Amino acid sequence: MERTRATPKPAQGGPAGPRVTRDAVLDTAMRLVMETGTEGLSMRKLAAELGVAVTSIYWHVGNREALIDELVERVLQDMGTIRVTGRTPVTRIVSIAQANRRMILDRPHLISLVRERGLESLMMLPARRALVREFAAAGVHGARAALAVQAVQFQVAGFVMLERALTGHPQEPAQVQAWLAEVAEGDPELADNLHTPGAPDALFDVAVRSMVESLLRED
Amino acid sequence: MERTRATPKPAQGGPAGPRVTRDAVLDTAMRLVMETGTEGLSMRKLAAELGVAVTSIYWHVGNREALIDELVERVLQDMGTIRVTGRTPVTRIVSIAQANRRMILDRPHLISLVRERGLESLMMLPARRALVREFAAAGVHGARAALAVQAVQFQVAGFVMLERALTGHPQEPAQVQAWLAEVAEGDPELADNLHTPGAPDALFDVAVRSMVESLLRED
DNA sequence: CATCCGGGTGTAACAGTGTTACAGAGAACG
DNA sequence: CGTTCTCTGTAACACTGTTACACCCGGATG
Repeated sequence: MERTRATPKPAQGGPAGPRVTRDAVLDTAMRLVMETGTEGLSMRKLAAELGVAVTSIYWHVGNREALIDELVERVLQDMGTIRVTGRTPVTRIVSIAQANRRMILDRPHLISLVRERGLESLMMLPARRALVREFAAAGVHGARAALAVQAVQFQVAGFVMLERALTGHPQEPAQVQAWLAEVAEGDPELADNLHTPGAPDALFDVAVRSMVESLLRED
Repeated sequence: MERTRATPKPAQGGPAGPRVTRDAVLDTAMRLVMETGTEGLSMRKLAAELGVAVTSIYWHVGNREALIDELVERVLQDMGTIRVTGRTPVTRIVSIAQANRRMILDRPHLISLVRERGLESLMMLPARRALVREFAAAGVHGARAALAVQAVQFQVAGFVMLERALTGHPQEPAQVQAWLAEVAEGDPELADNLHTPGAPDALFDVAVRSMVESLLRED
């Protein structure tokens, strides 16, 4: 009756099990995404990989959007809870931000999925909870807490969005390369540090720490 | 001989001009993107809109990737230079960040194009130049300048990436809504300010200002 | 036993995508 | 005249998400 059932018969001794289960579909879909990105995930490839016709996929998961929603939720669950370390409010909050960033950077396919489905708020939720808790523990409530939480998360998002793009990965647009060369004439150290990767980790720490300190100071 | 010529004969009185020019293709492509987003731009729709067969489009612009690259460059040129206002280094730098953010938010189609082609470094270039200039004028050079420029731009990127997603637009995932409801029980003002839009402008100002001040302080 | 029902699968199609091999028109030029 | 070059059209390939429809087959029910 209802589509996208949860594969009711887990082959409990009975002779007639379904040829694929909903979980098998999700597992294979996840593997495809991790190997080839979101663009590499097509319903036909997925079906072929499972040795099954396309319609079976649709029967189990509904459609592509629902499939991707489910994948996002899975990734978010499997990554567990945010680890908060440190004793002072500042270090604890910074550790959340770092964990948030690392968690995303370590799962490039997650970004790919999230972007396609517009689920960024889901992706930021775990760290969001932790931040609310820590700021409350530090005595920050109400509108000021909202501002603080958002400020930190916007910073995390900026890093994960840009730190690979701006930190000179191999094939930058010609205009950018030209500008970097121009900068290098006046201030070679600046050009070098704009271009080379490796900095982001320290940069992130400095940026978030100074911001959190300033957010906690004004009371 | 070479493909993707620049439409050499602008119909200079001569009887036989091409039915479409490269510029006409780009103009129409831009209109389609602004109306329907990147996904609404297909080579066939574009050709139909111009009353021409698909192959003409390919002859003029090469392929879809090249077309989008060209569109990005066009948008970036038409938006002119960054306006820097204010007298103190802090206000001048904050004004650059604001202009950078506004410029992107005012052109949602730009983000769409950039994301599809991975040209974020091109999108951030104009503000990047301005920031380098201002920080230099404020006496910040070398590695510290690189850190400062990147910190500011990462913040801008975070805002433009998340401020619409996190600031409760209509259809948030159920999990997020549930969490907001839960927060509202303990701290309704917090939940309200996490959810409602309108805040971003002030938030952005506070966040960037405090960060820039801290970046300029340590010398 | 026969019948029906419904879970799960397959065939084949529709409409759409980017891209290209190829043929052709028509002007320009030798 | 013949060749060359620019530009366009036809038609196809391989791919995408999605669905209408028929089918098999096991379990429940008559």
